[in-house]
Amino acid sequence: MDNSSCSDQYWPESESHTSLSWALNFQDSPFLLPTNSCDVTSFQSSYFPTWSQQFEASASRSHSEAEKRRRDRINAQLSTLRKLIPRSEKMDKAALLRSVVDHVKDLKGRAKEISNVLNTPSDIDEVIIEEEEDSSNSIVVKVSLCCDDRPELFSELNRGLKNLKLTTVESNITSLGGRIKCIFALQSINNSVCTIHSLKQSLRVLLSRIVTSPSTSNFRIKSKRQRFFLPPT
Amino acid sequence: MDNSSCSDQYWPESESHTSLSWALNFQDSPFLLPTNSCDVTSFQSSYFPTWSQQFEASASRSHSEAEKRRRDRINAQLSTLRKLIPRSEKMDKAALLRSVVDHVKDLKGRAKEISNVLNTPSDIDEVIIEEEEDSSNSIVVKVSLCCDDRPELFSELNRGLKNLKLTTVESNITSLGGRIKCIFALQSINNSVCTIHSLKQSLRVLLSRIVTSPSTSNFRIKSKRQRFFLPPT
DNA sequence: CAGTACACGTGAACC
DNA sequence: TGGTTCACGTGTACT
Repeated sequence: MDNSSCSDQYWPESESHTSLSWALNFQDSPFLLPTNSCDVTSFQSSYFPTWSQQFEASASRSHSEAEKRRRDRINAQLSTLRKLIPRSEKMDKAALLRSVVDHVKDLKGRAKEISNVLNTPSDIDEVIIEEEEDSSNSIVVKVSLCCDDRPELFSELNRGLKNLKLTTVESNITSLGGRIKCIFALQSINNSVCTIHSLKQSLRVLLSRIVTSPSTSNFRIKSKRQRFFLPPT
Repeated sequence: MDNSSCSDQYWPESESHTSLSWALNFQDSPFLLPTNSCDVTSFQSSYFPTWSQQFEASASRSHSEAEKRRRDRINAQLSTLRKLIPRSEKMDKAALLRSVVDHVKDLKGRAKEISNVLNTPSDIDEVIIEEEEDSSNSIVVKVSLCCDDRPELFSELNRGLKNLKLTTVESNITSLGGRIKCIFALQSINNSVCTIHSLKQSLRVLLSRIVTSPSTSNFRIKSKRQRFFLPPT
């Protein structure tokens, strides 16, 4: 379902677990242990070669190694979090995570504060064709769209609006975090051929295509950041 | 140094570790174990009462209990993080933390994008008295201050400016996340008594006092969110 | 019965 | 010397 959970870029070599360290570790084990002390370096090869071979192939070894990899994966993320959170160098794991929680809450709150005031793009693709006004015999349509940002978006938009014989009399464009929100007031150049209804329909087709079409450039690939704004669940 | 790291509000009762569960756990231990099976519920009291009492008072018990508390503290923070990050219900710990890293990076990036465009308040207290312009015989001073937001700030500011015989001809105020940034253009009402130099000095005293003085209301106590914007290290 | 993920108790290190 | 944190290998459950 979500195999990205295993694709962490950080994979440290677990070079610390030599056969020696394993042998040392198993000295604590209550079984198979000779009571007389012996040279640890030659312990495995000279005293218990068969046991060593058995252990090399045992499930216990792979189990503990897998567990070490798991721990390393978690700790790697924790240390990158530590770099992101200021003044967290000396915190223990619980305090660090608590600080991360505070940070995320704070940042989310700020983003919400801003989006309450500004026309910040949300994570939901959106096309709104809101109202039409008559100003001195010409048709004016107010339009709002929100989608992923991409370099060729405006050329597509301009080409489409040109085809519909529309000119923009007012625009408010906000691009943020790879998302873009555009609000336009569009005026029909010659209000001869098309009715308001057909104009709005054509506009809806155009804008829906622009909003849903993927980028033809490699722009989106470069921006792999996860979106923050989400539909209220 | 940082005893807040131990003051997590989440303290689950470790009710799972009864004496029974401990006895059960020690059945796996290779020592002290009778080969014949016995009633587990009466195992502790009838067979090994002295060992049980020893164990109750041993350092090993408090050690493992402390370790359990530590694990619980970490896992509590992880589960609150899970609530903050969407679509993270089925992720394992490493994937969750990776998602948190992405989120924090994304949110920080957004905040930076916004602060590049807007006059967002930073985390550094700041008083700037920038330049003075002459417009038709009166003195105009441009002023910028950034500090913690609090309800009584503007009344203090207005009172101080009134005392200096200054009126605001232009203002740009941005409040975000408990911080506030104000940019004023101030005009001297009667440019008779004071020179530009003494006016600027009086202004600096006034604004520095306002920036550094703590809130007299309980406003700051309620807003305990950690600041996000920080001085570049 | 592979592989994976989590909780557990323990040894070691640091105050 | 207890208290606390971390890494470790293991038991266990799920797939």
